[in-house]
Amino acid sequence: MGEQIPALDSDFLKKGHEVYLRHVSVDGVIFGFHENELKVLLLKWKNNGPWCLPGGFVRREESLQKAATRILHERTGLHDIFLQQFHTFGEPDREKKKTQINSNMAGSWLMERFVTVGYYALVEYSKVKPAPDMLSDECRWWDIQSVPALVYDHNDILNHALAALRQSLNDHPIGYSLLPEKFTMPELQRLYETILGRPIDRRNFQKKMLGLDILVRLKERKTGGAHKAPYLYRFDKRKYDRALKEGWGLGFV
Amino acid sequence: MGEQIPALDSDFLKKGHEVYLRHVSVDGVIFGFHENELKVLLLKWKNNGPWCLPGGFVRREESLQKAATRILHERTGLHDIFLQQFHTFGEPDREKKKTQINSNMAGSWLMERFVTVGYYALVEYSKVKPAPDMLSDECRWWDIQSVPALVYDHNDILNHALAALRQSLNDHPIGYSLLPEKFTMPELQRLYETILGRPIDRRNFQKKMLGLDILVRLKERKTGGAHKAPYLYRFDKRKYDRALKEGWGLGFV
DNA sequence: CCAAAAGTGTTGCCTTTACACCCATGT
DNA sequence: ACATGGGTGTAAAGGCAACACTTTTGG
Repeated sequence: MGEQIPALDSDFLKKGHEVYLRHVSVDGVIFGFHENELKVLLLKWKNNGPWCLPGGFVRREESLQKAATRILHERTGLHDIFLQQFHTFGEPDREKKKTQINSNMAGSWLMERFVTVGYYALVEYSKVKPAPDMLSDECRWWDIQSVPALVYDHNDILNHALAALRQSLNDHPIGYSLLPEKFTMPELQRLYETILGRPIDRRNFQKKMLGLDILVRLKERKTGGAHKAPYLYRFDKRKYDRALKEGWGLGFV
Repeated sequence: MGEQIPALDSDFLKKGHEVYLRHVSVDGVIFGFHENELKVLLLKWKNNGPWCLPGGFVRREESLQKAATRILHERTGLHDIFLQQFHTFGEPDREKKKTQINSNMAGSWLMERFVTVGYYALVEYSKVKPAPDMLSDECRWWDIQSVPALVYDHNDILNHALAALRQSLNDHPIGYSLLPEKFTMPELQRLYETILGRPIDRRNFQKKMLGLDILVRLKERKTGGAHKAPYLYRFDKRKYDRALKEGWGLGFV
């Protein structure tokens, strides 16, 4: 399935800079939504190292966007990921505690300073197959509320991504990327409430969402749950794309 | 006054990468406001080359923000510039028409691919002393409406900056950086109209601005002009800073 | 039959928009 | 005096927030 993940071998350490740009990296904040909680995908470095954001380097003939897409594909197995660049982090001491995993790394391009371009991604939780990279031996979802201390400035990057996500709630109907094809109105509402971190009135929310005229109510209802069965909805791709161009004023925030 | 501008000499071409990060540059879109027109500061490359945005490189121990500040200081003479990072441009072919100014450049780090971090700045037009850099022999303001074709993707960068500026009109009262200390309400309105590219109702604008409670009306009036003399205003720094923290809802756009 | 969740509609407030009148100044 | 631009207030409209009642379902 596409790319081969390079191994952290001597060749990569000594000649990586012939393949990748020096001093430039890409980090991704991958958001998912599951069981009414906003999740983020993290990696754990080998040898019981710290947790970190998935990231990687930019090939010499590759765009930043392509690099981010490639890296996130490698971690999630997904194509067609909704990606948004949000900030570039370039403090000279952002990696001050940079550690050598092995002796080969001394003097390597990898030990030099990196400026990292942050992208956030919105993915459908259930479709992701988390996969560690060459530097890590674990890859899994974390609840946004209980993210551990991350390496370098990665907590900072995560917080910036979250702020950018909140900001973009006004311009983009986030649900399209984060929810499964069919979903209920309460599920969509939980998503918004989770991202915004505050409750929203049930009835006003429904009115506003339906008012956008991008949702289709299906005949079916969600079965199995207790209490009254909610309707299922899906996005109307035609109307959704049209509205994307014209912008929409969903004045949350 | 501070930095010495390096000359485009053999030493810079051959050893610049020991001082600066490879593949990373910073470009600035410097906005000013004069005679009811939004202006942008551009440089013209030597030997009758194309116009471009002011930019430069990042020292190995310098943050992106510091680099942008340094570069913009060199072009404008200003300290304490309001700077905002807005996007990072990393298409591999963004500099496809890269030209060698002289034969020393062959194989130089300068001829390699650069990812550039875009910052926009808001400055007070009258305080700027435009100064060319080592690659250019002219530096002057251009009306935003009549910007010429720029080198590489610099028109693209400028357009992104303008979009980011419009966006931030809602969160930040731009006037503080772009206008002189004392200004009239019509002047402030022209600024908003120019950035938004559309007219605003005179009375509603005044109501909204005064409603923010960050302006102080002075006893003086603007003299010299024809017709009724408008009041002069200045920002109330105390209230301005307080409002900055809390955010304000000036629902333009 | 009761608790808990979902579906729907109405009201009032507040923000935004539209618009009219008077005042000051240079020609 | 008149044309042009500046200062102020008011009324209508539209969007948003607050809120109550009914329906469905499992226990």
